[in-house]
Amino acid sequence: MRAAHKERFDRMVADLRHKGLKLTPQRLAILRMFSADESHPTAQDLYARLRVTFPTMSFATVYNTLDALLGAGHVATLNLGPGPRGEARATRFDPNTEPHHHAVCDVCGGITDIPATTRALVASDALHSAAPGFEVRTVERLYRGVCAECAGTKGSETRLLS
Amino acid sequence: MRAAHKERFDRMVADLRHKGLKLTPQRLAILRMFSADESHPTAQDLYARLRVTFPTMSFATVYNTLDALLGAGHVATLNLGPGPRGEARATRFDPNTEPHHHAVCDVCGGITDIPATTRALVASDALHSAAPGFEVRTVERLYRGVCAECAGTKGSETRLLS
DNA sequence: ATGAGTGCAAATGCTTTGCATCCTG
DNA sequence: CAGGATGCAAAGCATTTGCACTCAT
Repeated sequence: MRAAHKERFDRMVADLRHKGLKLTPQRLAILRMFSADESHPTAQDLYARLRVTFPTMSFATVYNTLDALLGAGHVATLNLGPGPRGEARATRFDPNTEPHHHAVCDVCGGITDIPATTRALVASDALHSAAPGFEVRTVERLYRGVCAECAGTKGSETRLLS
Repeated sequence: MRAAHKERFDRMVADLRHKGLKLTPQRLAILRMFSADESHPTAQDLYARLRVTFPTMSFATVYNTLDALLGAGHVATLNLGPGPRGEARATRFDPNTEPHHHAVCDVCGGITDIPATTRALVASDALHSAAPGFEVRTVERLYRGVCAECAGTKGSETRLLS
């Protein structure tokens, strides 16, 4: 699975084309950048970075394209509330559509993907007793804590941690 | 555990007083309404409802009070992205501070609390192998699907479901 | 009395929308 | 060459903030 982002890009392009959506230069630039981005960027993040090499890029186009990808199932969205230090409340976009969960570091704010194992199925079983009749479609899990890098940092601002 | 909301209210009042915060009529009204609310309301929801019996209530006061409760550990927040039908992206507040998860209905948007006590739930939260060194502090789980009521509704708008 | 809390309105930040123009298919 | 896509700016929400005033302690 080397260069997963390259495969992603190709898959997105092929599928959008197949669905009759137009492949404008703007969209290709967005797809190229987004498909390779593991940082769970916000729409504004992408816009800012795209603007560097594509000065006429507009919010509308970024949102519009992300929306198209969303409809086509090539993006997952992630909403974390304001963290410990009020970082960001904007929606984050994730090009990884494999079932997975997220681990958010309370110190640096970094987000790590956690592949979903078969254990998730066990979890949905347990739900039956708690909410009888609820038909589970998806399970999202959010781990909050301290990432390996920040846990290792003994000095500096690690003490932000309550 | 009858009238859990009454206990909650008393606990909140006692604790805020203990922490030296002022118990204004506004705050008491907010606490009274919020502590009994199982619907995971947004700040705006609370504001709108409070306004009926307390016409001078302002956003600032509602947010300010929720913030105080948050700092005192009497509230949990919940951020769902825009659902299937773009309902709401606002932060939701939950007076239930027992460890629990949430089940969101894709049809009616209803949110149900799921106690996190079951052993299966706890067991499935391990992630050591996936993110080595990550120090987990909390785990939030979000189930999406269809609630019992909506699953039973054969006619009407149930077909909204993709 | 005194400073935390309140209320209003203006400001901020993210996202959406209206609409004239452009360009892919 | 037709309709989807773009770009700009203005509009929409949720939330925050500034500041004079009020009231719980």
